[in-house]
Amino acid sequence: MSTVKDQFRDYLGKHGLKVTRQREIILDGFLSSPSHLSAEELYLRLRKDNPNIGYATVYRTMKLLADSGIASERHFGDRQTRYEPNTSEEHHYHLICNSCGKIIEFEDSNIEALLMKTAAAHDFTLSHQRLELYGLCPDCQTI
Amino acid sequence: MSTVKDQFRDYLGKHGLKVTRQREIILDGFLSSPSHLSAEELYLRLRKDNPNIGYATVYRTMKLLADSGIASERHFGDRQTRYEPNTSEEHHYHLICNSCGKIIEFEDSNIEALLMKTAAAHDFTLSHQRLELYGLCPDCQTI
DNA sequence: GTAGTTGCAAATCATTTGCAGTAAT
DNA sequence: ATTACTGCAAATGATTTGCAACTAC
Repeated sequence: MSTVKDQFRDYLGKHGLKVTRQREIILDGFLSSPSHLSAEELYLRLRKDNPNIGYATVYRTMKLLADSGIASERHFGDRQTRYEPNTSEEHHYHLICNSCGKIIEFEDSNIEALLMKTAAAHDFTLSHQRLELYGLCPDCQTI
Repeated sequence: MSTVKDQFRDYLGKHGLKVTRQREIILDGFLSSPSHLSAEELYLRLRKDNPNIGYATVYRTMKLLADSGIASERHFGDRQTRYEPNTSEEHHYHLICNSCGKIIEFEDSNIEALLMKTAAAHDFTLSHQRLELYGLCPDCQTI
């Protein structure tokens, strides 16, 4: 079985890039953190155990993770780029609370089927998709 | 009948803000340009006829247009914020070509109904939604 | 040993803001 | 008159890059 770490090592090898201590630390940190962290947030988390790790290295490595297909870059309302692990092949979507910022992931095969059909109707070869629903979560709705 | 220009004047008046020559020029320019322009692109267009208009004024005015409900801010792959006019109440979605950058808008009441239902299932009060399908447009698909 | 990598600081890019002069109310 | 607005230049915040020292191969 191939773990995500193997997948990354493999990608690095195939591209003449090196497996370094920092890259492994960053990948580990990314995988064991909540989803949708920004590079800066991940950097701050990693700092705790690895005070010597560099800001730029985190940015560079997150780009590598995105290139290797392990992570996806996302932009929600704010200015920062956020990363989420790529879950096998199931697409998922997001509900985002305008008030508390909570991000809820969900999947829906009906939606997925409909989007596929839509892309096909426009002769588009689909690579990826983004669906975000913004509103107020149950907790933030005043009565 | 209320035009978009009236809507903007109205918004300004109600908020103790002033109707200025620059704001009218920027609104006109925005309305007569292709959709999905960034503030910078709009600024460059406006410059041609109004060499004295300021960069910051365009940014500030685009924010006003967004606040007044005339325009919406959007983020596609790149770093810039893009603006599109708000078309009455029909929601629309985007197909974006990874190769040539073309942006195609479409509407789909089936998708819309499904999204409403999904939000309701999570007890979310929906405010707005984003759906983007990325891929290759017919022209960019190599055979 | 060679080529890629790191960490720092400086650079960049989009956007925002302070301020003195100007214009709308 | 008063208060908001403009345009410039300088500031900011996120991200990128140049470079000399370092580390994986």
